[in-house]
Amino acid sequence: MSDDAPARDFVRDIVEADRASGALEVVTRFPPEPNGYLHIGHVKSAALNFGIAAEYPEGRCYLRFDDTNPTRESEEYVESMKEDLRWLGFSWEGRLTHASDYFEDLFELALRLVRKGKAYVDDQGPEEIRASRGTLIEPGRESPSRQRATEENEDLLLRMRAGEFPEGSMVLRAKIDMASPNLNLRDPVMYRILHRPHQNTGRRWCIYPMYDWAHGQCDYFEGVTHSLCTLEFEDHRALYDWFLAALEVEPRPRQYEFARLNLDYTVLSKRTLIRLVDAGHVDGWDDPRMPTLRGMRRRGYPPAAIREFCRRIGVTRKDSVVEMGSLEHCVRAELDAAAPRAMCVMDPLKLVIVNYPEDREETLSAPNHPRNPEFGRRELPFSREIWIERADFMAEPAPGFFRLAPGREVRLRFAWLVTCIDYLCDDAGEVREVRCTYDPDTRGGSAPDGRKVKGALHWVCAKRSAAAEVRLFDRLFTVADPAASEDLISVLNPESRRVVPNALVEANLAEASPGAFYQFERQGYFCADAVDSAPGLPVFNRIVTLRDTWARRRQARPEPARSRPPGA
RNA sequence: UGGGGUGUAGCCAAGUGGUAAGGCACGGGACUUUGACUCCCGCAUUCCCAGGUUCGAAUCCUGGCACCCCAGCCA
Repeated sequence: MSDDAPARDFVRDIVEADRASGALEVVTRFPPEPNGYLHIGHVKSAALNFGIAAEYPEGRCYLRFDDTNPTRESEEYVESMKEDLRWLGFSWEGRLTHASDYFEDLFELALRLVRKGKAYVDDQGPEEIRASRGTLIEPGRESPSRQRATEENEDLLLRMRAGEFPEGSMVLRAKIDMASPNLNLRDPVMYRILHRPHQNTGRRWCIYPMYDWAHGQCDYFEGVTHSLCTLEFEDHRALYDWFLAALEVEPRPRQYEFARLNLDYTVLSKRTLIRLVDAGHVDGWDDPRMPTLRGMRRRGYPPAAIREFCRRIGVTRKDSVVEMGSLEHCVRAELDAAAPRAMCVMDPLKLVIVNYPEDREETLSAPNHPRNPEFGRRELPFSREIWIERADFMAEPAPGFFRLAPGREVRLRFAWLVTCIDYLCDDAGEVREVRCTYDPDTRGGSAPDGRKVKGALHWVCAKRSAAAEVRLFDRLFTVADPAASEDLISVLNPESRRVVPNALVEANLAEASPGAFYQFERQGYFCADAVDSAPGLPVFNRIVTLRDTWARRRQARPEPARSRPPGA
């Protein structure tokens, strides 16, 4: 699929314009904070940053871990992020950095600001600083420390670094404007004291730079030309520029903001995702229902589909919520081309072919892909008794139902045409068995007389099939905007995972290797779970359903014989 | 109520003074050994609203309205 049309958006237009006016380099960076797992929202940013760099021969994109807060970050997250990004197909070659790689340079720059009288050590406590910051509509008050002599500021800063002071006792602040309507400019904190080990620098530091102080300067160190971030940093741009100007460094990187990704029926805030994991509402960060890369990978989403999705949604400055259906479309498109076909019966109903000899067994041949012969063919065992999907038979067919029913002829895919002559029920009235005759002239599934049958059923041989567990995933929440809900938990979809413990698959699928994916005909795309699937005992995750106009039609009607959860 | 942003179809999104691209979704049809895929057709007389400028406005001007972000020693 990966479409021909190159992405175009306002950021790329800016880059183009800069090139047109003589800029030689295009340097970007993807700067995640290693304090959690990457989710699809991050991919939008990664795709933008890595994508733009890849569009120019001399373009570069750094993978830079924004690790300025040792209280929240860990090596584990660094590793998981690298792995997830590699899986997605992004590469950074030698350009893997950390904000912490620049701590020493950053400190030099801070000293420079202090000497210029543009930064000072404030010994007010956190509460005092907060109280004197003012509000949205009232200016702040200047700290008494603001008048401190340059030499004393320098001395204090050195001693902060040396570890002479306890956490919270003082900070380094930029001297800007306590009355600015932009709160970010009211003497923002540059360094705080944290006697904590850092995932990258160990115990070398006990003062750590704040994001605003570190980020722009790191961009400068790396020669970043276009520093792309999300909309909530818009107000920070003035500060970003102020630091660079105060430092008088050149050339200066420029910050541009774009809207972050939102997806309906899920949440993309790290805080909320953590809550779901910690409270056990999902099995972990790699739960197939999670919008994390690990979740999507385990679910079976192809990385190319995720990239294509990011290309399609575009990049703008408008807050937006993209429909899950858009992502699913990309997943289906990718899988339709890439997935070999197979048959799986989830809710088995026995079908007996009365005119087929009891002791006969034979093998039928089926293509593994309807359009692509390169997928080869496979053999399907067949015998007098087979399993079909319970939903494919109706004793009293509803209007529009063209599958099996008394007197109806349908095709058993790649096998024969069969006609229902009878069915048996148990005491509860539940259909237990369907009896058919088959037409021996229709081997392979087509009639020599050219007669058409509308229905085609998937099936497995009763004698030779394999058991499998199938997990049917659906959207995590029942409402489009769960984050807006007063009680997130109450709005979780209780049917976001339904387990079918005793599904039946073609015998050859018993050994499906973890991660292998298939289209189960007429049902959806599935992949052998990488964790729970074992040889001889496969577990299949439903990646996404097939489009199903029949189900949609039934759902639209008031007579919901088998009701499905929203979005099923 | 200070500052910064954003309003084009159900959801994304082009468009930058010359008469509303495209995708998803949806509806209809064709094809079909998957009710899939593919293909065709349809889907905004109107661009948040109201005035104004202009031969001509989604685009320019004025005034409103709605929504988002900002008061961490988080990023």
